[in-house]
Amino acid sequence: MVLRVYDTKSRQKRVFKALEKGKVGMYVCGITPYSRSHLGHARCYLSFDVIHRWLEYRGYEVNYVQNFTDIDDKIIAVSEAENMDYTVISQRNIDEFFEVMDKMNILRADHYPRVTQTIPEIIEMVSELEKKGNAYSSEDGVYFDIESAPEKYGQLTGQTLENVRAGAGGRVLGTGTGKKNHRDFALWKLAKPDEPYWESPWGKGRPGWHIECSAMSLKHLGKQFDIHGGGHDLRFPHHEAEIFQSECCTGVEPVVNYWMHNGFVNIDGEKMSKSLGNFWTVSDSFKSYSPLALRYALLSVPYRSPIDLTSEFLEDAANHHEKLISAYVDSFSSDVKVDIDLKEHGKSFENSMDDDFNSRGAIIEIQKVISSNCGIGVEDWLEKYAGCILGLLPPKEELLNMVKKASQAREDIADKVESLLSYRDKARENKDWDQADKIREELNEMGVVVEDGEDGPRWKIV
RNA sequence: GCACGAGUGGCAGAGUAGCUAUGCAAUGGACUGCAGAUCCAUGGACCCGGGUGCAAAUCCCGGCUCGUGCUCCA
Repeated sequence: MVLRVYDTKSRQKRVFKALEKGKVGMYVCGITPYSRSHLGHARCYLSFDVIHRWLEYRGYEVNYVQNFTDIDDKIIAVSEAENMDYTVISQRNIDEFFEVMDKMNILRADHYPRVTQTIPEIIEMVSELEKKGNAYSSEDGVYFDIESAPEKYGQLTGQTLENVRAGAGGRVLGTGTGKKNHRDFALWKLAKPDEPYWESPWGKGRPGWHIECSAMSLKHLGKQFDIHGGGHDLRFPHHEAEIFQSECCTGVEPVVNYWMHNGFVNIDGEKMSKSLGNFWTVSDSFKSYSPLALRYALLSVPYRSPIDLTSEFLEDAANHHEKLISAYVDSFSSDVKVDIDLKEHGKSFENSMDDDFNSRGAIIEIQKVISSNCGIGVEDWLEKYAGCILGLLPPKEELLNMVKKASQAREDIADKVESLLSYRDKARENKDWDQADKIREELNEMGVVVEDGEDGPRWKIV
């Protein structure tokens, strides 16, 4: 089966074909580090992490670029509110971003360019656009002139020039006073007093919101590249703006071969938002769920569909993840022949992933494999599919350590447990069920679970 | 209002006309004193209304609902 990828622009799954054989250039819009990372960020970078891993599994050499928009209005607002330099704010949130994403086993991209380190390239790009007649400067900045390339409008969202109403909802008023047309967007914003700034041909200022991604993708991936990703909300205006900027600047089109957008995160059926009070940062979520259980939950739904996180859904995922781990541990010491066809399940897993990276279908195959007898071959199978590709397994050494600690803990209380169990056995022989259950309850309180089997009771520590 | 997407069993999710999708959960049974684990089995769906067809979740028309975007947003 061949890899098929859903492309937002053509609105269909297309067979994936790299521009350069065996190589993939992938750019994913990164965060604006003005606050801590939330579950929406986690889903986005997790989705592209799995896409990244799958492309590599399929033999592509992936050049993965993810930016930080480390200067922007909101960062400035936070820095003013906290009376700290904006660089402190953005660095703090970038550090936090890496911390939580690392915990979720999200592999690092190859490059993490920052706006503040790409200013010369941005200025160059804006100048070029101005030179080509796609941009004009006005009293408060430089703007992209939509009228200079109207045919490019609406490529990702189907919006027409007429339909984008001026000041929708009355919220645009008061910004961008120098625009000729309300659809134009800022390439360079002149600094107000006390705002951070860089020198430019148009005066002291900073880049507009969209231009940084065009400049950084051009710098790292060239005039044309394979995949551009981001959250669903970025299609318009952000990604459409990028198409204008990049294609008008370089004259090469299309700038991007496959536009990929991940779906949103809802909480209990509602959009996650600060105003609804159901806003979860990633680190908040870690208080209730382990990073890998959260990863399991988020991968349980294909990346394009919206995901509704309810406590039932998350609990399920946490249980499944726990089962996965214990099946993996069980497989370490197994010497019996496995009772399922691992090859078949591997094939189904791969078919799912080839179908627009359907991690849901892939997880179903994992569930099938872990409900087998976990015989010979399962360990390798899980390491490959659940571990390397979906990133759901902790390192083996860590688990072995845990097993070792657990067996140590078991030894420490073994005598006591065994003697209690022998009392229980006697009680059971006498059919004194009350007494037997009482002892079992006592063991439970010690954290020991007793399970009666054909060859007597077995116990384990939970 | 306009644009884009979506509506399948408790949840997730395949499926572009005929054949049990599947996974988890649920229910029943077996095994257990009970519980757990395990095994076996089972039920249950295609937003609504029309139309075309021998046959429609699947095609056509109309409607409804939801999400997202049009404004900073992953």
